[in-house]
Amino acid sequence: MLQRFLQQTGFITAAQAEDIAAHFAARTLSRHEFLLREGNINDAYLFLETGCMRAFAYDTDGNDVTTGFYTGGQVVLEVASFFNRTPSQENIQALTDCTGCTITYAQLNGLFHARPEFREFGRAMLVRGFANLKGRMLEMITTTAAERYEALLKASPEIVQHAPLKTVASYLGITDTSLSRIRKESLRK
Amino acid sequence: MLQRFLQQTGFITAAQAEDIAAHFAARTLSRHEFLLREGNINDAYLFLETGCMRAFAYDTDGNDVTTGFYTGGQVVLEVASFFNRTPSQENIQALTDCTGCTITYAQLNGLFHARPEFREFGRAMLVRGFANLKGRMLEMITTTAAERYEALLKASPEIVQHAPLKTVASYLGITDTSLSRIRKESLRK
DNA sequence: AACAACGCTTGCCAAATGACAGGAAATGCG
DNA sequence: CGCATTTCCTGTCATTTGGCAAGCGTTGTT
Repeated sequence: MLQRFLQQTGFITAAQAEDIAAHFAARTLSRHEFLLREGNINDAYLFLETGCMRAFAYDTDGNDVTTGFYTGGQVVLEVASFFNRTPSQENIQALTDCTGCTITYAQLNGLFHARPEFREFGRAMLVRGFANLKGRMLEMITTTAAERYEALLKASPEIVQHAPLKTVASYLGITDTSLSRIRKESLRK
Repeated sequence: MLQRFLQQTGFITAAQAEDIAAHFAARTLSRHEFLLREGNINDAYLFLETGCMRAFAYDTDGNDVTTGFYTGGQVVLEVASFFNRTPSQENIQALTDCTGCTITYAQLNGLFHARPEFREFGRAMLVRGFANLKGRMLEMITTTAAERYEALLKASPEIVQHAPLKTVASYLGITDTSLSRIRKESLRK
């Protein structure tokens, strides 16, 4: 699964993918387990195979705010902490039992150095993440909370299924009360 | 100014910066002039020296939505279009007369290839942009419109000064009516 | 089994925001 | 200069959302 993922951008051949994938180590997480805790440096680049996870931060009042959800086939990491080697302001936690494989910063950087095609891949992933975030921002500005909920439900039903309502609500930028009402309304149809 | 910018991450020495800067070409834009139009491929990596600019997209109802503001000392480009060589969904336009210097995708890529330290710099810029966008998203979720306005006013007063109120409002995720009222309230203090 | 913690819903009311429309001031252009 | 356009403010009213609190079922723990 990781090898197919590496090949998707077209920068990496099947043989190269196999070679690169060999540097990853299998990793499992139990439900509620943290991959990264606030204040630590994110040293694990995780390719998630099964299960789902979330990233969250605390606002100034101490409420936790979900900043991202992840499902199988995605890369899970806090970009700034990982690449700048700085303490993370975010936490990353498993919403369900998870499986995947990881590689450390040092190993990844070694591969980037040795293999230009993998470096290209890494850049493409960064650019993709950037574009996704921009899309989410535009969605946040231009659509209603109900529309955002419907979109999330359509794009990642497993998230809505496994994450507590409160968690989903903070991701959508609303309170759990509002999401509960939105859900009720969408049932009426 | 560009040279100082290149040195700020610590990856690039003064001599290297001078060398790299020599590949950029001076560029000016008149007020209202477009650097990039929707549907075109963003081929110009612009380092903005003076003036301010904005990026915007259209929502499904045809309203324009400001997705970003830029001021002197910042790099201006649409990341996904530039790096993926795909048509942009965004427009980038000068809010005031601007000066800066540009480099094309081909040239930039050539430099990335030839100079590992500049490649590192490029990655650091991407990571920084990513982190900024994440911060803005968190701000959008956790703060009120009035607080976001105050923050923008503090961080980039020249933007608020030069951009029409409607443009600033869409950036903040509210209507021009609301921003007008927020402004009125903040004057009362 | 008993209890606490969590997760979700709901009612009530207040605050924030949007939609729409009108009008004044500033700006741009022929 | 004079006209059209843009920009901004404001009033009214509807809608959305939040804050708060109560209730209740589920889950987890001892």
